[in-house]
Amino acid sequence: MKYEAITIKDIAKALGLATSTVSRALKGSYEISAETRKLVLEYAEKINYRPNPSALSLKEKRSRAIGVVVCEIANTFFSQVINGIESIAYDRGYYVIISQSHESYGREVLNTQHLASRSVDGLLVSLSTETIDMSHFHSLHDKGLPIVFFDRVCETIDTHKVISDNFKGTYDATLHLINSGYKRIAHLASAPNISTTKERLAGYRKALEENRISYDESLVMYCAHGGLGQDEIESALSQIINHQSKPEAILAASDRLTLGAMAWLKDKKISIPGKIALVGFTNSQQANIFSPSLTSIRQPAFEMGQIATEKLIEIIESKKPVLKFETSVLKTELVIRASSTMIKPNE
Amino acid sequence: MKYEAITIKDIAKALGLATSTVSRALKGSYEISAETRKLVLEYAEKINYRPNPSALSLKEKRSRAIGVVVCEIANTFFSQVINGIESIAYDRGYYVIISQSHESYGREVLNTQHLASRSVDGLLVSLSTETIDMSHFHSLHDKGLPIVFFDRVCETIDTHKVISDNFKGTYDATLHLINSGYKRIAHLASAPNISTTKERLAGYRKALEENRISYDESLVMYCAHGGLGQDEIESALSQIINHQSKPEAILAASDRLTLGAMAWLKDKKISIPGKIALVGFTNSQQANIFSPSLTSIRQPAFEMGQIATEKLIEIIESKKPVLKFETSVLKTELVIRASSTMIKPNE
DNA sequence: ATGAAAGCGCTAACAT
DNA sequence: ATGTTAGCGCTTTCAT
Repeated sequence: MKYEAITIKDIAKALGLATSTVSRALKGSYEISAETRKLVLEYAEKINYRPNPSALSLKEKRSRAIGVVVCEIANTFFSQVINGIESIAYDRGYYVIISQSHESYGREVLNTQHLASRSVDGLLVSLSTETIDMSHFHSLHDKGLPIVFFDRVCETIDTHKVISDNFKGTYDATLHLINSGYKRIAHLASAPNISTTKERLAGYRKALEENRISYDESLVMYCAHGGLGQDEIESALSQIINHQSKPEAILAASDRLTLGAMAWLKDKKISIPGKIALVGFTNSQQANIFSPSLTSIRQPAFEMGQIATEKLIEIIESKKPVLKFETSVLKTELVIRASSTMIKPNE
Repeated sequence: MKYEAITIKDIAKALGLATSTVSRALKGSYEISAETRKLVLEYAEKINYRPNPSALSLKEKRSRAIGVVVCEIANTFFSQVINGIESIAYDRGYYVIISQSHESYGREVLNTQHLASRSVDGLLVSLSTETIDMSHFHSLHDKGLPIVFFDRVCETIDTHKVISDNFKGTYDATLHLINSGYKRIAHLASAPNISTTKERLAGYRKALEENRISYDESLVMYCAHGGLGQDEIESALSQIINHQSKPEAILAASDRLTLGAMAWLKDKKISIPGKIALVGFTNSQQANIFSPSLTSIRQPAFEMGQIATEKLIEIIESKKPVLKFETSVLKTELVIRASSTMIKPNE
């Protein structure tokens, strides 16, 4: 079934004009008489004419589309970022094409190639946990495709980046745990290679050391796929629970890890915070209806999406090559709830 | 900053061939000598040639892109549907362009027009709560643009549709409440005009009547925007709580309503199920870590996305006009947990 | 087996 | 003020 649409030619024929006249009238060119313009505009409106975006982007060498490369959208944090992206893109007249890597390097490369084959004016990227080789982004960036990284950023490409203050996020959370009386704190981390993991680990470590608690590497458990499979989280957690030093608290490094950890602990009937306290990154609006309510580190996800998109469009629409890039660091927020307080909550 | 890419012309020039020869070689045409083909293929691979999708879709009058129109992606149900859509689309070589209406009719119309201006081969749609006039879909459908509806479907357009067995979903849940000893059951419903609301209301009503509980219209509270704003949910809930008949249980009609209701009840310290029981639609994986764990009606969201996409591609790729359409009805699943059992759970 | 040329819808010189 | 033409990248007749 083919869907035939109205072209500028149809209007020209119907009105006895040249296509160029119609084109000019449609864009409100000065050199067109008021009556012709009115005629064209009204007729176009009447038959509901829409320009063909493929023809447009073929001609103008731009598509007014932005590609988004993320690991997953079924994740509170990322879906909020995407809402932020959309809000700006929409206002500026750009489409948003979302692709998910599902934490697979191969899929990320494929998606990126797909998007980059000129169907997209720029890319908004948060790396997959599997990604170590960044050459697919390097080559595109070198060719001049605008790219802005957010959240899990690529350290070796000089471009705009937007991240949370991951260091301060875990620093604050760890400090809070220490001040609440927890000394042996395990860290449930994502893949060791991604930027957020490193920054969050550093904040955790700093808070420990500042409080004369020695950093114990064996208390840091990595999830190579960011906990995409629950099995990864389970294995990390059971190691924490059975650790010789009997950890008193867990600091989880991402939305998925935090919720996964909570689910597993509940399932195993390990009381929180009675047996072990839990604090973690999450943007879930349900953190306060969990049992127990969950102490969480919130990221300004929506704002992150907005800023990243503004920066990207800035590069796309810049007449001259952009050479000065910056990394925006957004504040995280620690919301203290029952999962990290010594006193057993009343429900 | 402009991003210049490799074209078929570059290959032709480099190899001293005509563009048509290169084009044919690239598609593995029979009339091209094996050596020329090999030459072209290898060179294309070497310089990482990708065809320009705009040129392709201008020529072939198709874009290999599918548009998705939903109210929101930051919603477990819809993000799971989108994952299902993506999984099929990707395999079949289609892009997916997602647009969100945020429950606004105007935004839905705009998004639809945007997508439909031939940048898309077909549309996958779940209506916004505000949508009553469906003419934007009617006109596109009449012009031959393939559309498949899912979840919140348009009753007046004859095309493929994919829905959950909403009637049975609420019927089962209501029956469960009745069998658990709850008689006065309120219904927190979405906008009265959307298909799911009607089907879910009917299931609820049927279960009541079959058990000789008279249907009381004043126990049904509608949220005109599906609870997009928490205020809508709050006002509906406070009416339920203060209802003269003292309702014993609430049946919530969607993911957003269910989680919103739970959050509000917890906030107001209204004990669940002590003071009032709660059962609702949700695909949240956290339903069992809520306090109390939440009895929920789960929809096969991923599968819904898959089926809708298969059906859409079937229409898109069909040589002759598709005239026979069907509505796929998928089974829901009732997961009984603590929020609807008389016995107060032990945590 | 390969090349030349037309055309998809649109815009922008370049006429007139 | 309006028309004519070329060209964006690609496929596909129609020559050769």
